[in-house]
Amino acid sequence: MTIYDIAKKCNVSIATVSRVLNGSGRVSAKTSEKVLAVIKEQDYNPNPFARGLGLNSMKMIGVLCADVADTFYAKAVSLIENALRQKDLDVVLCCTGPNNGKNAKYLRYLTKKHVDAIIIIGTPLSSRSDIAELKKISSGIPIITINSDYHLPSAFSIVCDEREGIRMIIRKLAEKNCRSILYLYDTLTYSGRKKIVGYQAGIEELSLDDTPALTQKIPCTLEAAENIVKKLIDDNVFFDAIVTSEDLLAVAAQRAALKNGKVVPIIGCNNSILAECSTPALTSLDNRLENLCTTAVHTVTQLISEKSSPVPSKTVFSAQLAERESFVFSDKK
Amino acid sequence: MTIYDIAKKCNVSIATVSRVLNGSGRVSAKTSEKVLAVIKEQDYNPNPFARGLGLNSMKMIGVLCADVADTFYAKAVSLIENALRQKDLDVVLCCTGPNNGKNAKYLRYLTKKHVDAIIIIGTPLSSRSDIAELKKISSGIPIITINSDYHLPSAFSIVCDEREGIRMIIRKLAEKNCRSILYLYDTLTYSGRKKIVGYQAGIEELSLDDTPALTQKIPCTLEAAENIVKKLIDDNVFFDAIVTSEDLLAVAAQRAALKNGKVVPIIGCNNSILAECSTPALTSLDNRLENLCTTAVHTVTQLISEKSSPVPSKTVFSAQLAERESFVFSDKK
DNA sequence: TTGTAGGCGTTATCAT
DNA sequence: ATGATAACGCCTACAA
Repeated sequence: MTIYDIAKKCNVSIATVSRVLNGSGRVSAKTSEKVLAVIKEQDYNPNPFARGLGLNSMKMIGVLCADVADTFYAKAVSLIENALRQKDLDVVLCCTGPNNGKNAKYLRYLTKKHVDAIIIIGTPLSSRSDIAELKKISSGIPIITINSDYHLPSAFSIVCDEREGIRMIIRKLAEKNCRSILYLYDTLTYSGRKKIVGYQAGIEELSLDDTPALTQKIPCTLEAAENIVKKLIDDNVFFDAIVTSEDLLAVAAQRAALKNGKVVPIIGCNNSILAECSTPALTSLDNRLENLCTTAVHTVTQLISEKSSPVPSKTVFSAQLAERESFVFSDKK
Repeated sequence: MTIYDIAKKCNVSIATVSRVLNGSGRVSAKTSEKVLAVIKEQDYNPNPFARGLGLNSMKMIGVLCADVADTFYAKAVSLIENALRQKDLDVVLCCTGPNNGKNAKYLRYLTKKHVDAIIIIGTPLSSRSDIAELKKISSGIPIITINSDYHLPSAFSIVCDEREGIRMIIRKLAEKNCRSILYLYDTLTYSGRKKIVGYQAGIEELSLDDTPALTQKIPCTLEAAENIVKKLIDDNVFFDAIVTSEDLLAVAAQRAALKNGKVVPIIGCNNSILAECSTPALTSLDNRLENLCTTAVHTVTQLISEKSSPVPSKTVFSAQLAERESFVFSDKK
């Protein structure tokens, strides 16, 4: 079933069918009606490849992230997919796996499919060569990054100010008389760096305990977080609050702390379902994923539409604290 | 940069370039070498739309599910995407949101993009009209379903036998002298029905307590599960174990039970990260998602390759129990 | 308002 | 081994 078949059945030319299909050009109500009827009757769909060939677009957006199985990326992809679909845009999903500095090929998978734009969530790219590839690509199609910043003149960056978010948390903890705040983190991605800088800034400005042992880099697993907290307690390293770069770490830290009879405020990051599922429920830094994603999609639609109003090359949202039980515990002794 | 440009630079015809590009037909080593060199030098990529038009395929697979933000679907999509990419297939992701009986349109979004096959995870479709649409589509392109069964002659179904899984759990609990097993579930999807049937079968075969109050249908939220458990305890409804259709419900049930001083074995379903994050860690029924997904992808690749060996229309895996702390509690009094 | 014809970039079938 | 050329199905000037 092609446009020719429809045209024949309607006794019109393919141009007319194409016009009613795209609402372009004037077509008499009568013919339009008839064509529409036949199209529906025949359940005709224009061939997307042919259309893509002519228009040089199939209205598909590449979405790149490390792994959708991760709750944070999953939420982001979900939000983005929904928003894009409302704009009649499809999502081609591409997961790189761990960032090993050799992820440029995933970028190429997307460009080979001629997507109209690429949204990158987090930091799946980092090596010099990966970023060189990204830069090259960004001259051809719009690149929108969420919570990372590759400093490309041609890319659009949308971030949450997690640095100030963590700093605010440190302040609030200090108000509750916490002075030895343990910080657990896993990676130094863009987001990861911002957070630790926020932590350090908070510690410094309030002259809190800056013992090196209070800053611990560990793998992002329950086991690692449990072990380190237990170890610190065993080693008599004093701390009166815990902040983590990921909810997952906070879950495990809380578990280990409680198991060892240590009741301190614990605060995670990302405000994910994990924070809610932990008992007591975890207070968590909300990085405004909804806002980041809707802004990203809005940016995409602006960039790929001809009559686009200018869009900012960088957008920043403030982080918010989602308070739950684990912070109520700050009435500790 | 088109195939014409490459041909010109090489002083050959586009046919020759096409041949070296696809490894079809004989080309002298010399020309092949030169063409390859120019292709690399020019960073040339064949236009996927043009190729799609000719081949009637762009090697894209549609993946349909209710919501990737859900940990179960997220894991599934992640596994599928990885496996498909290894086969040089791309994923077009499509999330329907809650199953309201009007999700056929999402199926159409995918077919409009001319995907080579559709993998459906769970039960995003259910109404008569949705399934009619699915049936129609299934005559045109391969449909592979994971953990659901639409009984379409032309579709391929891959499921986990959760019925027997739950039944086994009931048996194990009975061995530990549990006789009043509370079952919390949310929806009666294909998977949901199988599970409750397994529960009922177990209760019946062992003549356990079948009080209606021990089977509770609730929304899939932490709050709902907490409330119902608290209410049952307040109402003096006796139970000595809890089984839930989802890990999320088990998390909340465990929280409510412990809060009310009730220590009973609790077992969830899906063996998700939530089960691990709960404290104590939850024993959970593992529905073999890895196997389901790899089988789905294998089925897809078989179906879309011309020289395909026959594939079974239905594949069944057995469920497994992932034992954790919440089952250790079965040494209760 | 409608029709004609050229172009989009491949692949594949013929010749040569 | 290589080249010319016809599809593939659509969009869109340009003509009528």
